[in-house]
Amino acid sequence: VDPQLWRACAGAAAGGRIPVIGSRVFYFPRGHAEQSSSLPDLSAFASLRAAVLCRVAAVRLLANPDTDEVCASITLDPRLHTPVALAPEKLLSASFASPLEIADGGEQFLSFSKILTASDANNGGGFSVPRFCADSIFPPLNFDAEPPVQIISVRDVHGKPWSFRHIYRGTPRRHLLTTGWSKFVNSKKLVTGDSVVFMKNLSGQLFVGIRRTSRSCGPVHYSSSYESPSVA
Amino acid sequence: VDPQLWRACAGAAAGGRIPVIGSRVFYFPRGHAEQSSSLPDLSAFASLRAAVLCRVAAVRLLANPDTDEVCASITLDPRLHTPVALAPEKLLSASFASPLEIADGGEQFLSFSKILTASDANNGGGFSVPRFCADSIFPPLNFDAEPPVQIISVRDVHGKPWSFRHIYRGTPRRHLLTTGWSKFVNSKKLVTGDSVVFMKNLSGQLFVGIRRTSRSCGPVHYSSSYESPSVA
DNA sequence: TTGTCGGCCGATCGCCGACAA
DNA sequence: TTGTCGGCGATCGGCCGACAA
Repeated sequence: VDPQLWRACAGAAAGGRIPVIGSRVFYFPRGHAEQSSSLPDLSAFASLRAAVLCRVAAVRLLANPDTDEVCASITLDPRLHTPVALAPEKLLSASFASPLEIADGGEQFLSFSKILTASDANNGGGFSVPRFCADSIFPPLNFDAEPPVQIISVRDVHGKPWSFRHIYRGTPRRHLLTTGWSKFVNSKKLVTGDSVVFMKNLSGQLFVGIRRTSRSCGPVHYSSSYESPSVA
Repeated sequence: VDPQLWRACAGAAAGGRIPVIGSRVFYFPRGHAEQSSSLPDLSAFASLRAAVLCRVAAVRLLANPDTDEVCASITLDPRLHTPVALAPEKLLSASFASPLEIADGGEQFLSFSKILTASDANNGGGFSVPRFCADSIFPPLNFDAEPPVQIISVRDVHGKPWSFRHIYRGTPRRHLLTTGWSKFVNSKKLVTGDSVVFMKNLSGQLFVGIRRTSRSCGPVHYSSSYESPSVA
């Protein structure tokens, strides 16, 4: 995934930071077990200390293909004083949920995020593009045309392309995304209160990311008994 | 999940059988590692034999809430000669994909499965009910009415209720499921070639299950690089 | 007996300017 | 500047019998 888009989705303003490879961090087995929904069986490691000083061996930025939820896989090596050669069976792997921020050099880029209003998320409508976003992120419209309109091509965190019809119309005039927008909303299952992030890199390529409101997006659970019957 | 419906979904005619609790089976660590997509790290168990004789400690029938894929979680205890008290950290857990068949006593029930035709899976239409299914599984219609029609209530493997309009019409007459059917097809993401299973237990309660064609339904994968861009 | 098709009708989608906050 | 609304036209979903395999 694109690191910049990943950061924009994770929330650039958030306090947490992704550790740099080679840095030293503490791993808390008990905390990991408590947060993990697929309860790792740590009983065999009962002798473990509460905190284990580890070296960050690898960092992978990931995105869930269904929910676009971003997370980071951070591989920890508990053998602080050994050389760099890593034996996989000695590594512990942990996943942390967003928001987190990657600490890399970072090329310059522009991003703009907006919390979806009812009209934005509503199936009947398009997306009201705030003036700043249209002016600074999207390619300029030809205002000689009537109405000014263009097709915007973007890619999401998986590299999947999306296209939106960007039009400047109405009285008073305003920027709107129409054709293609509802398909995006439905596909991503966006609701009022979720955020959408538009990004432009130095090459002018456009990207789109999403950030969801608190809805849980945990791993798949298997049902072993009858569950709350919702009427079909 | 209902054991009978689970069996019907897994394929009652398949050769495999779910072992009974207490029976003894061989566990093949290498085969497990090969089939598992989330590669278990067995390097710490390098000293294990190729096959380990185990006692079946527990069997759980499960169904994926997203895909309705059925599988069985079989807990194995490698300590054949110890008493029944089980220490969790000594157990190995394995999942097997369908088709499998549960070997329980089994109350009598009737089931009927049909491979979906293009017309069945097509959004535009309903479901052509084969004569045998309508006669032997569904409640009898009132053939004095014109047309004979009723609402069928069923539950899926999760216990979730669905309802279908069952009508006997057309020239020549045939049984069809109309209202409610396409919602079921879309929700379950059924396609031509998938199978649907209708079941009736002795109480007359109806159940519905599905069995998918070869499409992979493995666990969720996280994308770490740009993937095949399909046009939005 | 049942799979597919075209017809047809109603519901929904989605684009629009009008307003007002 | 931008969120929401009512309008409306086009598209699609979905029920139907006809027909043939």
